[in-house]
Amino acid sequence: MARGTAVFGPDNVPDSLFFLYEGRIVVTQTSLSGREIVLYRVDAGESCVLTTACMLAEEAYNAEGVAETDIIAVILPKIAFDRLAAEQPAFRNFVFAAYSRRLIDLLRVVDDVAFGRIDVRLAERLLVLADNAQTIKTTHQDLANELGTAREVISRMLNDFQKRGLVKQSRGLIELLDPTKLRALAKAS
Amino acid sequence: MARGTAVFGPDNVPDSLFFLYEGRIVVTQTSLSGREIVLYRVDAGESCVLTTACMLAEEAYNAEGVAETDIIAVILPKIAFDRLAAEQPAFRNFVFAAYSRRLIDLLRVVDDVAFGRIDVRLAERLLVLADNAQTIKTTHQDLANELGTAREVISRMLNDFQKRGLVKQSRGLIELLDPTKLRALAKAS
DNA sequence: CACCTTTGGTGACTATGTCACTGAACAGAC
DNA sequence: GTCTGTTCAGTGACATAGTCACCAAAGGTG
Repeated sequence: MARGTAVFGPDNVPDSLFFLYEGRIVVTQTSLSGREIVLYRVDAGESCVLTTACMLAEEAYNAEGVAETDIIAVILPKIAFDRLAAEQPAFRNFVFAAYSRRLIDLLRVVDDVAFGRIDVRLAERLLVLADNAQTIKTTHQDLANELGTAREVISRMLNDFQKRGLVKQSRGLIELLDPTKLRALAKAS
Repeated sequence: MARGTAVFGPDNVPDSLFFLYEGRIVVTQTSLSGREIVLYRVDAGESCVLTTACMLAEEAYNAEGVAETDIIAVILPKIAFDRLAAEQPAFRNFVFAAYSRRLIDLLRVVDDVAFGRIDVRLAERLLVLADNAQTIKTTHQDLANELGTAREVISRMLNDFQKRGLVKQSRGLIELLDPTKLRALAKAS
């Protein structure tokens, strides 16, 4: 699938297990008012169990998975899933581990959103997104969607960071001037 | 186990599956600053997979399960768990469904915390806790812990509700005067 | 009754989110 | 090139929520 494809969503409920062979999927949740938050990312070699969860629970949920890069994935029909789960201990462990991992991811999100400060969370994300590079190509809106907040909040926070000499902004681009201080801020989580 | 027992927690990591036969367990997460939020409840007939998740993921997490009533539970050692998962399709489905359910529960918590309003969430909880009765025996602090907010916030909100004729308060007790209006408020989620 | 603990109330302040704008930067049409 | 529409970012005013530092009232216990 090409980058940007909606892999699954409220209107697109699959009855199969999604095993990601190559690329990355980002799973987000959107509020009625349109605000968005990133729940977690699925990397190559992992499985996206939320589709399975939905399949089993048959409850409405408003999470959506979008291909963040071009992806190659194996779709495992429910029947094959059942047979593998029955016959292959390694497969079972893999699926249980996938579930566990997502649960832990969500615990982290709950903790961040319920108890975390925006400046700390923003600093964390900037460092992760930079991935040791010096600049990040992103918009304020995208960062807001990452953290589940509003664009205005990100704008103000980044201006604050800029005044403090932590970053330098241009349109669609953020330059990390002082990763050390950013790390110190992020660590205070 | 007696009511109030810590079933599992950061310092008490079990290597077994917890199957609840009778009673109820409440699973909460606590922030560094001491604020608390209820993640979900495990009812009789359900399994608490978070222990399993922890067991498999071997990551630190700060969730804690506490017996909300006296409970009777079956503890299934990992070996028995593996054998059942291998041999019993019904057991496998049960475990997968348990995981799915918790994932969905957590999606709801994320949505509430990230995008929901406190008055709406409080109204919802009051109605749930009342369970069609007219009075609730609880403290402001307990309600704050349910919703992951601060006691002061609950105090003010309940005063507001009282002024609007929705509830009547006395120490440790809340009387629902107008469940209909409360439902209308809650529905606006 | 005196004393302590639990529970709830409140003002002042900070942090975050919302609304309603504005302008600047870029892209394509002409 | 200039025009024009779109995307991106900045900002003031205000609303909501959380924090801090208290105080006061209710209830339990000796």
